[in-house]
Amino acid sequence: MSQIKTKAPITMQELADIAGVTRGTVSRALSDSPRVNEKTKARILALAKKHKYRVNQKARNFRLRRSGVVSVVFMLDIKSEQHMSDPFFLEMLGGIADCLAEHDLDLFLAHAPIANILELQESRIFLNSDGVIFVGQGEQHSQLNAISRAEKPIVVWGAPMPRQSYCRVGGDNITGGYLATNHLLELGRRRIAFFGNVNLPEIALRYSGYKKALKEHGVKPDRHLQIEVPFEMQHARDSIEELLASHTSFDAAVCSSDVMALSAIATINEFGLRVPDDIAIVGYDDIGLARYSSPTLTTVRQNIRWAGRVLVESLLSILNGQN
Amino acid sequence: MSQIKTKAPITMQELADIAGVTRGTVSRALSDSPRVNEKTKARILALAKKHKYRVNQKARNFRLRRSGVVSVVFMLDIKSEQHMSDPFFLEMLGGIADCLAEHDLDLFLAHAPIANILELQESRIFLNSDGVIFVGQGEQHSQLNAISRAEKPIVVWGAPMPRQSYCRVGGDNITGGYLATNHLLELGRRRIAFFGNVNLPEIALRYSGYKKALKEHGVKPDRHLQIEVPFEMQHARDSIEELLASHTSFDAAVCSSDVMALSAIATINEFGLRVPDDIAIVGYDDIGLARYSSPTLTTVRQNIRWAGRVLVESLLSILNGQN
DNA sequence: CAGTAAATTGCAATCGATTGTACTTCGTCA
DNA sequence: TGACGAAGTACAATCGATTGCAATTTACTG
Repeated sequence: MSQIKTKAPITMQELADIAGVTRGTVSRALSDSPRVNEKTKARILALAKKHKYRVNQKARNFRLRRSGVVSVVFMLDIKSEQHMSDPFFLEMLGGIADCLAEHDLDLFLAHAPIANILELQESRIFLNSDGVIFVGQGEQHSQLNAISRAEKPIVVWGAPMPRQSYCRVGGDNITGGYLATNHLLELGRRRIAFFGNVNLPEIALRYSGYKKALKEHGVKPDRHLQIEVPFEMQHARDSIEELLASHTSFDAAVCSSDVMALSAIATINEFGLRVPDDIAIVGYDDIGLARYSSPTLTTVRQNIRWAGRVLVESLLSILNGQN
Repeated sequence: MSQIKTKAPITMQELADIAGVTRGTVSRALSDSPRVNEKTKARILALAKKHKYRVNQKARNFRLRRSGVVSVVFMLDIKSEQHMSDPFFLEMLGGIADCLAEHDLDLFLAHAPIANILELQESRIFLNSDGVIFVGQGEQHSQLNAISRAEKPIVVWGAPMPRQSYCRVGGDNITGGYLATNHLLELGRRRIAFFGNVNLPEIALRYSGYKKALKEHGVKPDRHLQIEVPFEMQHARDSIEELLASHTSFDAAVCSSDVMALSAIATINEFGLRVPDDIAIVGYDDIGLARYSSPTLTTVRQNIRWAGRVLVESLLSILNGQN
């Protein structure tokens, strides 16, 4: 068997030997310290490139007493059948992962649904990482507050909440809900449903934007048109099918996600009604998938990948601030 | 602000001091070495529990010159619009992640589509991990062979191939395709379509199982009934819609995945035909979602989570063998 | 009871980096 | 010319564990 040689990566000591200096000097040269002569610095950098030297991050992190890992927790709402396969989460994850990689950080993903996030503090999610990103608040705002008082930095994607002591990043959900509803109102719709669980902070804000738009057009919000449609495709279809079968009359719907909107469109079509002729639908997030659907889904744009990057940058600024 | 104290985790040296022994003895006691007296061993274990000692895996891995990380690469077929959001991949990932966690290993996920896996050897996917799990072979069988000759252990989920030098784990795709087709034949169907890209090794095997079943029933396989339907839901629907519009006559279809099957059912319904009355559908994988659909999807069961565990265990046995 | 083997435990090197401190050159100025 | 400060390097401790080898204690054997 032609065993390809284990190209054992070159170590800093070896590079130092080649350059005829000590580890310390190489280390300083690579981190561009002013304490090392410009000429030797250039020489070392050239040798490093030539020998394809790459610093051993594991050893580095060990010395610096950090893990080089950032944990990500998706606050999936179990009641709403929210699942990680939702493109919203995957795009967010993609943005986070890209940005972390650029900073030479690793990503640790919580992959079990979390009933009470306080328990995380004893788990690898917290113990093994330098910081934690929560995507969504679920219904655990107060727990997030508690956790943020501990030593480990966290950032949260979600809605602003009263007495919030954690670092938050999020879109403008009120305006989002308002815009979506307004769009439908301008199409002449008046019986506009709202699909989503308003116990979730972000959804609640969109709902208030929805009500605001309705009121501005002199339409009284109808409680029966606020339906707790789950996020997951199949469950969403079931829920909407039930709604249609109940003969509740409505001519439009604001959805809490694009997957939900696509489910609505499919279900309505199957039911023999036309979209948007009979019922107009607006989604939320603008996932890539939305652009492929026919006809193209109308949706409220959130740049999710970019949001992921912002989350990472926010966390890093906290981490560096603590240094 | 009530700053909760940074409960700096106790170190092995500190535990040793408490126990009145040295680090070495503690280390041996915790790894159940026969070289330490049973009584002291018990005492140390008790103290460890009492003080909630947890070994610093980062330091441990550093000393043992390994990373404690296993990389996972999903070989998404771009032409087939295969995407990580497919429940097949997510369930597989779940199984892998669970099993790795039980072994105190971290998971590193390749999240960009990989055109040529040989390039991975220069990336963190390889450099930063103790081993790599490939889910699927794509069309890169020979590259996998090449990679397997290098030093880093890999295992691959997929089909057996000629001159295969890498460790492979996989289901029995020939039998799977055979069973699915046979089921449809026994329902009396004769014009049975096959949906999927037969350039993918696993799909090719199922296709041969499909042909075998047909021949046994005296049905001649029709090339026009082998359709390269993409994996992704929306693209699959487009593809199947096109097929239906072309008035190609068929009364059943064997699908390459459950998502594909669910897409087929939805599209057929929208087209005004009935499932299974007009066209019967069989899926593949038995993802959780399949059980929720109505009527329940007929599918070929692959225990995906379990498969993920097998992949991990296989990789670990290679890793341990190399020691 | 001396002597040796076995059972335990301590000692110290090691993994690959970072960084504070000490030391060696210089150049400069009085 | 001798002293002094700055610049540039070398030295060595350190992060938290593992493990071969040395040292000590205990147990047996003749």
